[in-house]
Amino acid sequence: MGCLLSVDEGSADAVTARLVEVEAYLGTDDPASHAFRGPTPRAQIMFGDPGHLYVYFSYGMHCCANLVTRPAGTAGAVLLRAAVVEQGEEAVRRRRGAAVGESRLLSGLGNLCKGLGIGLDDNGLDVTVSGRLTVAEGPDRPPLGTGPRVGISRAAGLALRFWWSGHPAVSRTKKGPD
DNA sequence: TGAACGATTTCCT
DNA sequence: GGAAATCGTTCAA
Repeated sequence: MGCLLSVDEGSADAVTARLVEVEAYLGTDDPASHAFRGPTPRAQIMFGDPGHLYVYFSYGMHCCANLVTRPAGTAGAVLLRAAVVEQGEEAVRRRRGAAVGESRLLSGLGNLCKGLGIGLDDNGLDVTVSGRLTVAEGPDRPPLGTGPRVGISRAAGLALRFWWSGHPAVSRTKKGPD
């Protein structure tokens, strides 16, 4: 949370964003995780080395980005739910549209991927090696809010969602407490 | 080989 | 507030 995400650094489409909302997915013990059924072809990324990008396609129109967080052999990932643009807003608007509110440019799983240009092609990317996408620690620790995850049907009661308390870019599927 | 579902977003009523 | 859009993955036969 609060980390700086950089895409295509150095190019004309370079974008730097700061994470304001994430969700944790535990793996084989978590019925809501894609890794719950074991290392299927799709989920095997999450069983691999940490620092890799796990991108999946959902509802026929959305790409969603995760970062693998646990050691090889143990599934676990963090779903990137929302971020705020720090640099390269122009490049984001080119993909999202000029009319999108600034706080919503990267607010939401699908929107975040769309705005950053992350697609299935980036699945399995090693964030620690590739220059396409890099992650750096943020300058400070934002105030954290926690609550139940959103949009899932199983294990919805677990408080595995974390957001930047009070930040306008935090997505609000329903009424969003906070 | 076929069918159902999903870690959502957007537009229309 | 509700429904549609749309395709890869997974489960069943």
